[in-house]
Amino acid sequence: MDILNILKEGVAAAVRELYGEEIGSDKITLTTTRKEFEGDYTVVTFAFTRIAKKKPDDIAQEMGEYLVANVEEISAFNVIKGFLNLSISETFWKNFLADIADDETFGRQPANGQKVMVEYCSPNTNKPLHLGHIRNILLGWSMSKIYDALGYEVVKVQIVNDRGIAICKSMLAWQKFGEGETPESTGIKPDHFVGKWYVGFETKFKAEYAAWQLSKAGQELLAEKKNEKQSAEAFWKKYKNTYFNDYSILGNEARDMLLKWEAKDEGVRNLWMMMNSWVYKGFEGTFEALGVSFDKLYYESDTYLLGKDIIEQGEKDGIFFRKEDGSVWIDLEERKLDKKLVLRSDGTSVYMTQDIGTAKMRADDYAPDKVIYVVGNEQEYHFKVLFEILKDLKEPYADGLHHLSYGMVNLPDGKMKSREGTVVDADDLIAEVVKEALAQGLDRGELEELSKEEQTEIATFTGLASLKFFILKVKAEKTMVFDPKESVDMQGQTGPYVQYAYVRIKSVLRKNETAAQANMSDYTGLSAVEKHLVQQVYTYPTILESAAKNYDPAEIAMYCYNLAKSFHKFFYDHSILKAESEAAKAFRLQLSKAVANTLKSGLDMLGIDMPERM
RNA sequence: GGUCUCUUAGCUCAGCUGGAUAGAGCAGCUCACUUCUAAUGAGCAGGUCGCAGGUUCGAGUCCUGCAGGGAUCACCA
Repeated sequence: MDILNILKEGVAAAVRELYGEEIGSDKITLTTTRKEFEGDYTVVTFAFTRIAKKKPDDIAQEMGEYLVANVEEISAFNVIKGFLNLSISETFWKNFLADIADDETFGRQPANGQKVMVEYCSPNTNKPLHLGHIRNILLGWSMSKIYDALGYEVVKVQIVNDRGIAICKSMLAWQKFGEGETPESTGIKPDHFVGKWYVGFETKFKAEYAAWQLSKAGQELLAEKKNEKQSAEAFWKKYKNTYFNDYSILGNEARDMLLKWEAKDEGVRNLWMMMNSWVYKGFEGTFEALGVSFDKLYYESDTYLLGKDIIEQGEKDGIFFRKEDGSVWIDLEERKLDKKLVLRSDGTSVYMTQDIGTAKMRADDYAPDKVIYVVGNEQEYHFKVLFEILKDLKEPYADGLHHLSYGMVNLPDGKMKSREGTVVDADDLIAEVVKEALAQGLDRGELEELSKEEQTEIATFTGLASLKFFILKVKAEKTMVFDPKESVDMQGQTGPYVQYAYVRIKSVLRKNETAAQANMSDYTGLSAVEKHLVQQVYTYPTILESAAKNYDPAEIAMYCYNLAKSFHKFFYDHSILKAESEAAKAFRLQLSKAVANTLKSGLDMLGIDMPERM
């Protein structure tokens, strides 16, 4: 049984025996003991003063005596200012260590028959992935790993936004100005190639718009529509969309292309398929570099018309209402979510319609018990509404839906803006961290005897570790600041710091020549660092569960960092191979193995690989 | 304006169901490599936890109000 439960039961029994009252375990406050005090776990006794009608110190004293006498795992106690600090017996820790030291699956749970679907990444196909996608991808991948470790069957999906005006812009610009060049002919990574033409469209459009502003029609419109407080510049900025829709020649051509696409015009469809295939090829490269994959891709071009039948049925059931103009709405004002459109007056779908349809489609395809949507927090309102609608529709899967909402990634000097060219490109960033890792690795001299390939492999491990850890250590919901300089750091609270602990252990194990282990149970008098280290390893399964429950990989990242930190301290303070006794050596070797397994597993939950040396 | 969210050291972040003197890393200043990998360890310095009330034996944590930042409130996706 779990030590925390043993302790809680012991405390409950103590209260029953000493004060004659039954208490629930929720009334017991149990924490790990602060490191400046003696002990492993601490019971806060203030809560019992009413029951016992005694002072906290006296309660703690009585309770400590009772617990040492009656609970086998508790070896000693001390009382400080009403806090009862309990020491767990060395035997308990050593037994635990003996059980798990060689178990590489420690922390994982057997299959539980439940299925969870994780939707993440979900890019647009008109330009390459950027830093924001990286945060999304890392979170999604990590959640998949965590749920997999807890025994769930995991289905990783993404919805590819492969249609719409944006991709038409890239298509049009390439068609008009591309002169037949291709990713192959230019040597540009294919998704970047398509992105280049998207930017190309915007540039041409901007020029057209600027010229139009100076034209007679433009000046007349300005004089007519601009209000007095507004500057001309501000007016034109705001007017851009209207111009695009009502006046722009390029805009008209792009919209025309979209209409042709919807009418399944063969020429447009072929062009569309070609450009999208380029983008997918490019994305594939980025996914591979990040070490992530998907089980199933849903394409918006297949799903964008879904959901209408559900809306119609819902209207009959009185969940939605129709306005005079024919548009269909849901009223969520009582739930503080306002009224929301679900079908346009011309009978076509909106985003919400499509998401309702897609949710049902995926439920039909996979019947997941749980669905995690990894999507930025700017869509919180959308998902709240979506989930409410699905509940109202009494969809059986509606209760298992969760929006893993994450905050924006900002740069030290502000937001990323594509217009200002401050968007951090995913591929550039990955290349940069690996390059930096290689430079730092070579600088240390540890890799000199290795081949070029091995050096690159290690630099890939450490560089990506640095980047991934930097992003995942921040709680998902928080807006974070991404400093490119810090993201390649390899000292302190970083991925490589954790990897380094593992590498040190591996190095020791390589040098250990004695195959047969002395009996570590003969080792007594564990140091505080040693005990703390076992205790931390012991917590790992709990951390995994908590991270899953809270949808928060950062808990695992911080855990790994703290475990590595304790190990580094232990490593500095104690000699493993030249320990005082064979028993001590055996214990420390087992402890090191347990730490190595746990760190490897923990980083694996974050999608970070472990090098054997670095 | 409505709704949601955030505000902790110079910077980036932890702080679980309320518990002991609020913790890490980076940056700054010291110190420790003839030792199992110094991508490490030890130390110094750095805080009125945005502000004001309230609940409690006890509040960074819960409640209310205020200030400041962000998001969202499209017949866009």
